[in-house]
Amino acid sequence: MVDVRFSTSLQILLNLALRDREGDDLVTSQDLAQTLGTNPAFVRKLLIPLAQAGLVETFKGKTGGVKIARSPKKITLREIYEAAVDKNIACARETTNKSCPVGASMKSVFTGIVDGMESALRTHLQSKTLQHVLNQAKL
Amino acid sequence: MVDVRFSTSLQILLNLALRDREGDDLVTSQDLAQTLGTNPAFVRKLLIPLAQAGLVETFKGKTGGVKIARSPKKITLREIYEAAVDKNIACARETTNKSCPVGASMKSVFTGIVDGMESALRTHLQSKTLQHVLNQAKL
DNA sequence: CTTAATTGTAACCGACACAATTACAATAAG
DNA sequence: CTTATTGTAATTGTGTCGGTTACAATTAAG
Repeated sequence: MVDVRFSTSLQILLNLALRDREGDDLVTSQDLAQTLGTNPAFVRKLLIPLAQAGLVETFKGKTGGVKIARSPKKITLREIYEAAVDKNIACARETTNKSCPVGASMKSVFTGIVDGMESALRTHLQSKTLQHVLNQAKL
Repeated sequence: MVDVRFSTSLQILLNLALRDREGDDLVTSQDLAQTLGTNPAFVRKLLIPLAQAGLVETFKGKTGGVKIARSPKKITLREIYEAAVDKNIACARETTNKSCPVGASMKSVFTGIVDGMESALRTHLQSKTLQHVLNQAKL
Protein backbone atom coordinates (compact mmCIF):
# COMPACT_ATOMS: atom_id res chain seq x y z
CA MET A 1 0.00 0.00 0.00
CA VAL A 2 1.72 3.12 -1.17
CA ASP A 3 -0.33 6.12 -0.28
CA VAL A 4 -3.96 6.22 0.51
CA ARG A 5 -3.94 9.96 0.97
CA PHE A 6 -4.15 10.73 -2.71
CA SER A 7 -7.29 8.71 -3.27
CA THR A 8 -8.87 9.89 -0.03
CA SER A 9 -8.14 13.52 -0.77
CA LEU A 10 -9.61 13.05 -4.21
CA GLN A 11 -12.70 11.50 -2.68
CA ILE A 12 -13.06 14.40 -0.28
CA LEU A 13 -12.88 16.87 -3.13
CA LEU A 14 -15.39 14.93 -5.20
CA ASN A 15 -17.79 15.01 -2.30
CA LEU A 16 -17.23 18.71 -1.71
CA ALA A 17 -17.78 19.41 -5.40
CA LEU A 18 -21.11 17.60 -5.34
CA ARG A 19 -22.22 19.26 -2.14
CA ASP A 20 -21.29 22.62 -3.56
CA ARG A 21 -23.29 21.92 -6.72
CA GLU A 22 -26.26 21.00 -4.57
CA GLY A 23 -26.07 24.44 -3.01
CA ASP A 24 -24.69 23.41 0.37
CA ASP A 25 -22.49 25.96 1.98
CA LEU A 26 -20.17 24.34 4.49
CA VAL A 27 -19.64 20.67 5.16
CA THR A 28 -18.26 19.48 8.49
CA SER A 29 -15.41 17.03 8.91
CA GLN A 30 -17.88 14.92 10.87
CA ASP A 31 -20.08 14.75 7.82
CA LEU A 32 -17.21 13.92 5.46
CA ALA A 33 -15.89 11.32 7.85
CA GLN A 34 -19.18 9.48 7.82
CA THR A 35 -19.31 9.54 4.06
CA LEU A 36 -15.77 8.19 3.81
CA GLY A 37 -16.20 5.65 6.57
CA THR A 38 -13.59 7.11 8.86
CA ASN A 39 -13.26 9.64 11.67
CA PRO A 40 -13.32 13.47 11.64
CA ALA A 41 -9.78 13.98 12.89
CA PHE A 42 -8.35 11.98 10.04
CA VAL A 43 -10.35 14.01 7.54
CA ARG A 44 -9.16 17.23 9.10
CA LYS A 45 -5.58 16.11 8.81
CA LEU A 46 -6.06 15.53 5.10
CA LEU A 47 -7.81 18.87 4.71
CA ILE A 48 -4.87 20.89 6.00
CA PRO A 49 -2.61 20.50 2.94
CA LEU A 50 -5.62 20.85 0.64
CA ALA A 51 -6.41 24.17 2.30
CA GLN A 52 -2.79 25.28 2.08
CA ALA A 53 -2.85 24.50 -1.62
CA GLY A 54 -5.94 26.65 -2.00
CA LEU A 55 -8.17 23.79 -3.11
CA VAL A 56 -10.58 24.04 -0.18
CA GLU A 57 -11.49 26.69 2.35
CA THR A 58 -11.93 25.82 6.00
CA PHE A 59 -13.75 27.81 8.68
CA LYS A 60 -13.34 27.40 12.41
CA GLY A 61 -15.81 27.75 15.24
CA LYS A 62 -19.48 26.98 15.51
CA THR A 63 -21.08 26.82 12.03
CA GLY A 64 -17.57 26.11 10.76
CA GLY A 65 -16.72 23.56 8.12
CA VAL A 66 -15.12 23.25 4.72
CA LYS A 67 -16.01 23.92 1.11
CA ILE A 68 -14.36 23.56 -2.24
CA ALA A 69 -12.48 26.72 -3.18
CA ARG A 70 -12.74 26.63 -6.97
CA SER A 71 -14.69 25.17 -9.82
CA PRO A 72 -13.84 21.48 -10.43
CA LYS A 73 -12.87 22.54 -13.94
CA LYS A 74 -10.05 24.58 -12.44
CA ILE A 75 -8.62 21.89 -10.19
CA THR A 76 -6.15 19.44 -11.69
CA LEU A 77 -5.23 16.04 -10.32
CA ARG A 78 -1.67 17.29 -10.21
CA GLU A 79 -2.62 19.86 -7.61
CA ILE A 80 -4.38 17.27 -5.53
CA TYR A 81 -1.48 14.86 -5.86
CA GLU A 82 1.08 17.43 -4.86
CA ALA A 83 -0.96 18.55 -1.89
CA ALA A 84 -1.70 15.04 -0.67
CA VAL A 85 1.58 13.24 -1.36
CA ASP A 86 4.80 14.59 0.01
CA LYS A 87 7.20 11.73 -0.50
CA ASN A 88 8.97 10.64 -3.65
CA ILE A 89 7.76 7.63 -5.59
CA ALA A 90 11.06 5.80 -5.23
CA CYS A 91 14.25 6.03 -3.24
CA ALA A 92 17.67 4.44 -3.09
CA ARG A 93 19.20 2.27 -0.41
CA GLU A 94 21.32 4.29 1.96
CA THR A 95 23.93 1.73 2.89
CA THR A 96 25.58 1.32 -0.47
CA ASN A 97 29.30 0.67 -0.63
CA LYS A 98 30.95 3.92 -1.66
CA SER A 99 34.23 2.26 -2.60
CA CYS A 100 32.51 0.76 -5.62
CA PRO A 101 32.30 3.19 -8.55
CA VAL A 102 28.66 2.33 -9.14
CA GLY A 103 27.77 2.85 -5.48
CA ALA A 104 29.63 6.14 -5.41
CA SER A 105 27.64 7.72 -8.21
CA MET A 106 24.42 5.86 -7.52
CA LYS A 107 22.77 8.49 -5.41
CA SER A 108 23.03 11.37 -7.83
CA VAL A 109 22.18 9.21 -10.82
CA PHE A 110 19.13 7.75 -9.18
CA THR A 111 17.97 11.15 -8.03
CA GLY A 112 17.94 12.21 -11.65
CA ILE A 113 15.93 9.16 -12.64
CA VAL A 114 13.36 9.71 -9.92
CA ASP A 115 13.05 13.36 -10.87
CA GLY A 116 12.28 12.31 -14.42
CA MET A 117 9.66 9.85 -13.21
CA GLU A 118 8.00 12.42 -10.98
CA SER A 119 8.01 14.91 -13.76
CA ALA A 120 6.37 12.50 -16.19
CA LEU A 121 3.75 11.67 -13.59
CA ARG A 122 2.92 15.29 -12.87
CA THR A 123 2.68 16.17 -16.52
CA HIS A 124 0.17 13.41 -16.94
CA LEU A 125 -1.87 14.43 -13.92
CA GLN A 126 -1.88 18.03 -14.97
CA SER A 127 -4.05 17.22 -17.97
CA LYS A 128 -6.84 15.79 -15.81
CA THR A 129 -9.25 17.98 -13.90
CA LEU A 130 -11.61 17.18 -11.08
CA GLN A 131 -14.44 17.82 -13.54
CA HIS A 132 -13.10 15.07 -15.81
CA VAL A 133 -13.26 12.69 -12.90
CA LEU A 134 -16.81 13.77 -12.04
CA ASN A 135 -17.84 13.18 -15.63
CA GLN A 136 -16.21 9.80 -15.76
CA ALA A 137 -17.95 8.75 -12.57
CA LYS A 138 -21.23 10.12 -13.96
CA LEU A 139 -21.68 12.36 -10.94
CA MET B 1 10.21 4.88 1.68
CA VAL B 2 8.39 3.53 -1.29
CA ASP B 3 10.40 0.86 -2.95
CA VAL B 4 14.07 0.29 -2.66
CA ARG B 5 13.94 -2.65 -5.01
CA PHE B 6 13.96 -0.56 -8.13
CA SER B 7 17.12 1.31 -7.27
CA THR B 8 18.83 -1.80 -5.94
CA SER B 9 17.96 -3.84 -9.02
CA LEU B 10 19.27 -1.03 -11.16
CA GLN B 11 22.46 -0.98 -9.16
CA ILE B 12 22.85 -4.73 -9.57
CA LEU B 13 22.48 -4.43 -13.33
CA LEU B 14 24.93 -1.55 -13.51
CA ASN B 15 27.48 -3.66 -11.68
CA LEU B 16 26.84 -6.67 -13.87
CA ALA B 17 27.18 -4.52 -16.99
CA LEU B 18 30.56 -3.24 -15.84
CA ARG B 19 31.79 -6.68 -14.87
CA ASP B 20 30.69 -8.03 -18.20
CA ARG B 21 32.52 -5.27 -20.01
CA GLU B 22 35.65 -6.13 -18.03
CA GLY B 23 35.42 -9.65 -19.38
CA ASP B 24 34.24 -11.34 -16.21
CA ASP B 25 32.05 -14.34 -16.79
CA LEU B 26 29.91 -14.99 -13.72
CA VAL B 27 29.52 -12.90 -10.61
CA THR B 28 28.34 -14.46 -7.36
CA SER B 29 25.59 -13.09 -5.17
CA GLN B 30 28.20 -12.96 -2.44
CA ASP B 31 30.27 -10.65 -4.55
CA LEU B 32 27.32 -8.43 -5.45
CA ALA B 33 26.19 -8.32 -1.85
CA GLN B 34 29.53 -6.99 -0.74
CA THR B 35 29.48 -4.34 -3.44
CA LEU B 36 25.98 -3.26 -2.46
CA GLY B 37 26.61 -3.43 1.25
CA THR B 38 24.04 -6.10 1.97
CA ASN B 39 23.79 -9.90 2.15
CA PRO B 40 23.73 -12.55 -0.60
CA ALA B 41 20.22 -13.83 0.10
CA PHE B 42 18.73 -10.40 -0.38
CA VAL B 43 20.56 -10.03 -3.68
CA ARG B 44 19.31 -13.41 -4.84
CA LYS B 45 15.76 -12.47 -4.03
CA LEU B 46 16.10 -9.43 -6.26
CA LEU B 47 17.74 -11.48 -9.00
CA ILE B 48 14.81 -13.85 -9.36
CA PRO B 49 12.42 -11.44 -11.10
CA LEU B 50 15.30 -10.00 -13.12
CA ALA B 51 16.08 -13.50 -14.38
CA GLN B 52 12.40 -14.16 -15.12
CA ALA B 53 12.32 -10.97 -17.14
CA GLY B 54 15.31 -12.17 -19.12
CA LEU B 55 17.57 -9.35 -17.98
CA VAL B 56 20.10 -11.58 -16.25
CA GLU B 57 21.05 -15.24 -16.43
CA THR B 58 21.71 -17.22 -13.26
CA PHE B 59 23.58 -20.50 -12.92
CA LYS B 60 23.36 -22.87 -10.00
CA GLY B 61 25.93 -25.08 -8.35
CA LYS B 62 29.64 -24.70 -7.83
CA THR B 63 31.09 -22.12 -10.23
CA GLY B 64 27.56 -20.75 -10.46
CA GLY B 65 26.65 -17.08 -10.48
CA VAL B 66 24.90 -14.46 -12.53
CA LYS B 67 25.61 -12.35 -15.58
CA ILE B 68 23.81 -9.73 -17.56
CA ALA B 69 21.80 -11.28 -20.36
CA ARG B 70 21.84 -8.51 -22.94
CA SER B 71 23.69 -5.41 -23.98
CA PRO B 72 22.93 -2.42 -21.74
CA LYS B 73 21.78 -0.68 -24.90
CA LYS B 74 18.96 -3.20 -25.15
CA ILE B 75 17.71 -2.94 -21.57
CA THR B 76 15.25 -0.19 -20.72
CA LEU B 77 14.50 1.19 -17.28
CA ARG B 78 10.92 0.18 -17.90
CA GLU B 79 11.91 -3.48 -18.00
CA ILE B 80 13.86 -3.12 -14.78
CA TYR B 81 11.03 -1.24 -13.11
CA GLU B 82 8.43 -3.80 -14.13
CA ALA B 83 10.59 -6.67 -12.97
CA ALA B 84 11.50 -5.09 -9.65
CA VAL B 85 8.25 -3.40 -8.64
CA ASP B 86 5.07 -5.40 -8.45
CA LYS B 87 2.73 -3.09 -6.61
CA ASN B 88 0.83 -0.12 -7.91
CA ILE B 89 2.01 3.39 -7.15
CA ALA B 90 -1.23 4.31 -5.40
CA CYS B 91 -4.28 2.64 -3.99
CA ALA B 92 -7.66 3.53 -2.56
CA ARG B 93 -8.99 3.08 0.94
CA GLU B 94 -11.01 -0.08 1.28
CA THR B 95 -13.50 0.99 3.89
CA THR B 96 -15.34 3.59 1.90
CA ASN B 97 -19.05 4.05 2.46
CA LYS B 98 -20.81 2.46 -0.51
CA SER B 99 -24.12 4.19 0.16
CA CYS B 100 -22.54 7.44 -0.95
CA PRO B 101 -22.54 7.85 -4.75
CA VAL B 102 -18.93 8.96 -4.72
CA GLY B 103 -17.86 6.03 -2.59
CA ALA B 104 -19.74 3.62 -4.79
CA SER B 105 -17.94 4.56 -7.97
CA MET B 106 -14.67 5.47 -6.33
CA LYS B 107 -12.94 2.18 -6.82
CA SER B 108 -13.39 1.90 -10.56
CA VAL B 109 -12.68 5.57 -11.14
CA PHE B 110 -9.53 5.50 -9.11
CA THR B 111 -8.35 2.34 -10.81
CA GLY B 112 -8.57 4.21 -14.09
CA ILE B 113 -6.57 7.10 -12.70
CA VAL B 114 -3.84 4.85 -11.36
CA ASP B 115 -3.67 3.00 -14.66
CA GLY B 116 -3.10 6.30 -16.41
CA MET B 117 -0.37 7.24 -13.96
CA GLU B 118 1.38 3.89 -14.34
CA SER B 119 1.15 4.15 -18.06
CA ALA B 120 2.69 7.61 -18.13
CA LEU B 121 5.48 6.40 -15.89
CA ARG B 122 6.26 3.39 -18.03
CA THR B 123 6.28 5.39 -21.21
CA HIS B 124 8.83 7.68 -19.67
CA LEU B 125 11.01 4.83 -18.43
CA GLN B 126 10.87 3.07 -21.75
CA SER B 127 12.90 5.81 -23.37
CA LYS B 128 15.83 5.32 -21.01
CA THR B 129 18.27 2.46 -21.39
CA LEU B 130 20.81 1.03 -18.99
CA GLN B 131 23.49 2.38 -21.31
CA HIS B 132 22.10 5.89 -20.88
CA VAL B 133 22.49 5.48 -17.15
CA LEU B 134 26.04 4.17 -17.53
CA ASN B 135 26.91 7.16 -19.66
CA GLN B 136 25.37 9.58 -17.26
CA ALA B 137 27.30 8.04 -14.37
CA LYS B 138 30.46 8.15 -16.51
CA LEU B 139 31.00 4.41 -16.04
C1' DC C 1 31.51 -40.76 -4.27
C1' DT C 2 32.62 -36.89 -1.57
C1' DT C 3 33.35 -32.31 -0.93
C1' DA C 4 32.78 -27.57 -1.67
C1' DA C 5 30.60 -23.66 -3.61
C1' DT C 6 26.90 -21.89 -5.33
C1' DT C 7 21.62 -20.61 -6.20
C1' DG C 8 16.77 -21.04 -4.59
C1' DT C 9 13.56 -20.40 -0.95
C1' DA C 10 11.18 -20.66 3.29
C1' DA C 11 10.79 -18.81 7.78
C1' DC C 12 11.57 -15.38 10.72
C1' DC C 13 12.72 -10.77 12.96
C1' DG C 14 12.77 -5.98 13.89
C1' DA C 15 11.90 -1.48 12.69
C1' DC C 16 9.29 1.81 10.81
C1' DA C 17 5.42 3.96 8.50
C1' DC C 18 1.06 5.17 8.70
C1' DA C 19 -3.89 4.82 9.17
C1' DA C 20 -6.74 5.59 12.80
C1' DT C 21 -8.16 7.19 17.40
C1' DT C 22 -8.55 10.02 21.51
C1' DA C 23 -8.27 14.15 23.71
C1' DC C 24 -8.08 18.79 24.24
C1' DA C 25 -7.05 23.63 23.12
C1' DA C 26 -8.56 27.45 20.12
C1' DT C 27 -12.08 29.67 17.78
C1' DA C 28 -16.48 31.56 16.60
C1' DA C 29 -21.65 31.95 16.64
C1' DG C 30 -25.76 32.59 19.12
C1' DC D 1 -21.69 31.17 28.71
C1' DT D 2 -22.65 27.40 25.88
C1' DT D 3 -22.13 24.75 21.96
C1' DA D 4 -20.25 23.22 17.70
C1' DT D 5 -16.68 23.34 15.12
C1' DT D 6 -11.49 23.23 13.36
C1' DG D 7 -6.55 22.48 14.60
C1' DT D 8 -3.27 19.49 16.46
C1' DA D 9 -0.63 16.78 19.67
C1' DA D 10 -0.06 12.30 21.56
C1' DT D 11 -0.86 7.62 21.19
C1' DT D 12 -1.84 3.09 19.42
C1' DG D 13 -2.37 -0.85 16.58
C1' DT D 14 -0.89 -3.17 12.77
C1' DG D 15 0.73 -4.19 8.27
C1' DT D 16 4.69 -3.87 5.30
C1' DC D 17 9.08 -4.73 4.09
C1' DG D 18 14.08 -4.66 4.26
C1' DG D 19 17.10 -7.68 6.02
C1' DT D 20 18.83 -12.11 8.09
C1' DT D 21 19.39 -17.00 8.99
C1' DA D 22 19.08 -21.50 7.68
C1' DC D 23 18.79 -25.15 4.79
C1' DA D 24 17.60 -27.84 0.63
C1' DA D 25 18.86 -28.42 -4.25
C1' DT D 26 22.23 -28.24 -7.61
C1' DT D 27 26.58 -28.55 -9.90
C1' DA D 28 31.61 -28.88 -10.61
C1' DA D 29 36.02 -30.73 -9.13
C1' DG D 30 38.96 -33.97 -7.17
